[in-house]
Amino acid sequence: MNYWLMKSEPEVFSYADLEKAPQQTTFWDNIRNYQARNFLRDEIKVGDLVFFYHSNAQPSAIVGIAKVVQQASVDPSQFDKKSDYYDPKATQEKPIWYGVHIQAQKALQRPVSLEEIKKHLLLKNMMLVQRGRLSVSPVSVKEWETIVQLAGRSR
DNA sequence: GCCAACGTTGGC
DNA sequence: GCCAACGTTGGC
Repeated sequence: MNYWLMKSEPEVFSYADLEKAPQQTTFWDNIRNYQARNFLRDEIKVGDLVFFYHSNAQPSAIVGIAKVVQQASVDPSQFDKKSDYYDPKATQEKPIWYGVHIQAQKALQRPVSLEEIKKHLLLKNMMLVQRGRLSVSPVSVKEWETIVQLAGRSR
């Protein structure tokens, strides 16, 4: 079982939106970055846990926990000429882009902000910080536990 | 295969 | 809204 962090702009799709979705589940799609795609397609398994991170937010922060409930499937928006995420290089025989299904588990007792993560000795080397623009990144066990503990404490 | 130009992400 | 960082594209 592995831990991950996934980013979403709350204006587009927030953790609250995930909680309100049918079965509290959504297809995590429209990822168009090869490194993120490789994680989604090859490494993320059912049962893995995910920090749900709000980017472009005030403040940007980890706000909740989700669980992977179905592993990689082909992202249909790559074939849809009307979609913003249409990719002319993708074919039904050779799809390029994938997504996974995630289900809301619980909101953190309080958000853990990027600012706090950058300041924390055990968190400042997170891939989230090092590779700022990657929308899916792995989280170590230590990082996971540290963030869960932080969220359980008032600051 | 190099690398300049261009596009996107996302913090601020 | 700006712009730095960095991934992608395409000419050569």
